[in-house]
Amino acid sequence: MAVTIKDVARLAGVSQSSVCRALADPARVRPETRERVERAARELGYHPNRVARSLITGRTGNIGVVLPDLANPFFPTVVKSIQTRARGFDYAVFLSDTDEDPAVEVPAIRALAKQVDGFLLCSPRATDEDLRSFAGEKPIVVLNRRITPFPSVTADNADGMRQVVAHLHALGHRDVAYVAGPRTSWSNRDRLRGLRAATAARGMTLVEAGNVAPTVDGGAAAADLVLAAPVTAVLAYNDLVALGLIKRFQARGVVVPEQLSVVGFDDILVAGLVGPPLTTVAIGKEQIGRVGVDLLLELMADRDSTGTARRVLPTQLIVRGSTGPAFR
Amino acid sequence: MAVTIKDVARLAGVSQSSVCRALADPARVRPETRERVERAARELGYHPNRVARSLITGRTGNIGVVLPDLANPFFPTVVKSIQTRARGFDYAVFLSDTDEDPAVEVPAIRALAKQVDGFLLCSPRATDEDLRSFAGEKPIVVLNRRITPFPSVTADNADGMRQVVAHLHALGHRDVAYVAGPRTSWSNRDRLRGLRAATAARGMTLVEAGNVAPTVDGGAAAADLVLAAPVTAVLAYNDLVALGLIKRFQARGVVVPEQLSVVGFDDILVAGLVGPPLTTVAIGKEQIGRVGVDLLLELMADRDSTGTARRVLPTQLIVRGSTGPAFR
DNA sequence: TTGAAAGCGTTACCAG
DNA sequence: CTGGTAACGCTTTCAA
Repeated sequence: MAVTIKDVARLAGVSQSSVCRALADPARVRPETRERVERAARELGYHPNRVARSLITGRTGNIGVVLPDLANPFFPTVVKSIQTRARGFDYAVFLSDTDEDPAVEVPAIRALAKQVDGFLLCSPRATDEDLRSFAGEKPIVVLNRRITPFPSVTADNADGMRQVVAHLHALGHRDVAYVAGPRTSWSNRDRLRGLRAATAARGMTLVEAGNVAPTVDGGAAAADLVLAAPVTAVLAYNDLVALGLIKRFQARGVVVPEQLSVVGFDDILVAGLVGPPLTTVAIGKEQIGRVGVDLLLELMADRDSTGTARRVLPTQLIVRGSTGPAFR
Repeated sequence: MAVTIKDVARLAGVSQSSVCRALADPARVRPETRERVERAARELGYHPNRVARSLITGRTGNIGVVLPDLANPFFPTVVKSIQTRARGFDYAVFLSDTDEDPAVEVPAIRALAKQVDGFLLCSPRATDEDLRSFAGEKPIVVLNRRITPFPSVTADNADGMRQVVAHLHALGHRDVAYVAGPRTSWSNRDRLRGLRAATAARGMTLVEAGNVAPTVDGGAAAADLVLAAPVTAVLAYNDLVALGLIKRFQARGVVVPEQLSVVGFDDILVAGLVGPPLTTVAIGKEQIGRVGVDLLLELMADRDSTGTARRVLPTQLIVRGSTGPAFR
């Protein structure tokens, strides 16, 4: 059996209360008592049961992280930074991967609700309505999506798109395509919105290709649609989709970027390693996680802070491979 | 405040006990009672508090997953399969990333110990001694490492190396190098062991290059050492190291694979996307997670099963880019 | 400064 | 089949 506070109390010859105090707030007991308790605890290898503690305090010391797909390299990076930051504040992390299924999200959150002090929802796919049903229940910070009344951490997608469009325009491109990600993705909608504005501002034409899964296969599936359109460059929802496009383009004998420029989004590790290297938009992934944790901690501290912070992190175009039609 | 079993009991006009039974084992109450309880629970939106339950049952419904580095694409894949499998059995997953620091591992496990029913340790970096200190405390299944007295799930590294060496030998290679991963990695030791045996069996020479971090940067750091050695092919501890080698080789003007063949291990997604494509050894990453969960569930069920299962999963050479010196 | 006791929400046990 | 009550391990009053 596990060693409990009672065992420590017995060995130290004091009451449970004193053990509790000695360990939680050493200043509230006599030095001598503290000494005896500490020795007994060490001897027995006592570690307080956080589960039992949470029952009385209402605090669990855990935070729940829900995300759509760990197989997308974007998310592990975010999770890692969350985990690292959380550990620094002695919080443990529950992880739930919903496999891009909006229907799984609500039950997943519900299942964790009683064991966490708050949630970090990464790119949640559920409807606004479903997500709002959790408002007021537990502190929630949303990453990569903006939805009232939750605090959010997002990337400046519009500015990223502006940078991409400026770059492509300078290279001589006038007709571009966008391969959209999941309809349920706020980032997708935000990026498309920014892209539309940016292309319109420069009088460029924009062809939109259907919604695809945010994966390499999703990108490959949309490649032929893009080739059928009169464009010289294609922007993908994210890097994985971009890589899928390139893969299929190469299979069809289209030379990238000479014949067709491809631009991704996210700047996942692989973007810099593939050949041809992928031009993309970098997001501070570690920062998203870190800021998200900080916001959540704040929210969990003052329970009734309005907590409508909307942190928008900068994006940065990373030029690697794209060339313009002028050089063809 | 959250709705408790008492609220349901009051509304349904029955005792706590009946509510508990009606929800846990509907067959043990009168259909009419069951009906009333279920309606009351639904009406109030009651969800049992798993924390409180675990206090009395001793079961938490959680499993802890500890791994060295989520930034290594190998692990997210494993975690995803663990998470998916665990969800199927209604288990939630605690995730702890130790950042390749052996010293963090023991405290990380200790911190989670009270809130989980068992552990899945992925490629643990701690010493055998430290890990054994947990024997008997909680069910533990170790992935990617073999260590008594824990059940384990590993890949057949030796056979993978055998396949690689046979392939390289057939291509005409006789002198190869190995860039070792972390000294603390069992997989690294196991792969090196297999490689030594395989090269010795064919009378090939093997040059071993220092231990590096299992990252792209680690690989890049070892590249020049490899170039200084009289070899025609180099095997890397894993794909990330292989990609780092290639990156640096290209920077030094060495053409891969014509001038130097590079082989990785793990077959992470990016291996098939880079140019030149990476020859590597595939491991059933999803299978590792799945089998690990199954083994752990078994272990958690019969508390005193010896549980010394050692599942070794097959590996498969994936030939993509490597060529032999004969074609130079 | 310390000890006794209540209570967190649930399940398990024992009468009825 | 049902209700009352103890118990899980801890923190937090409340007295002493």
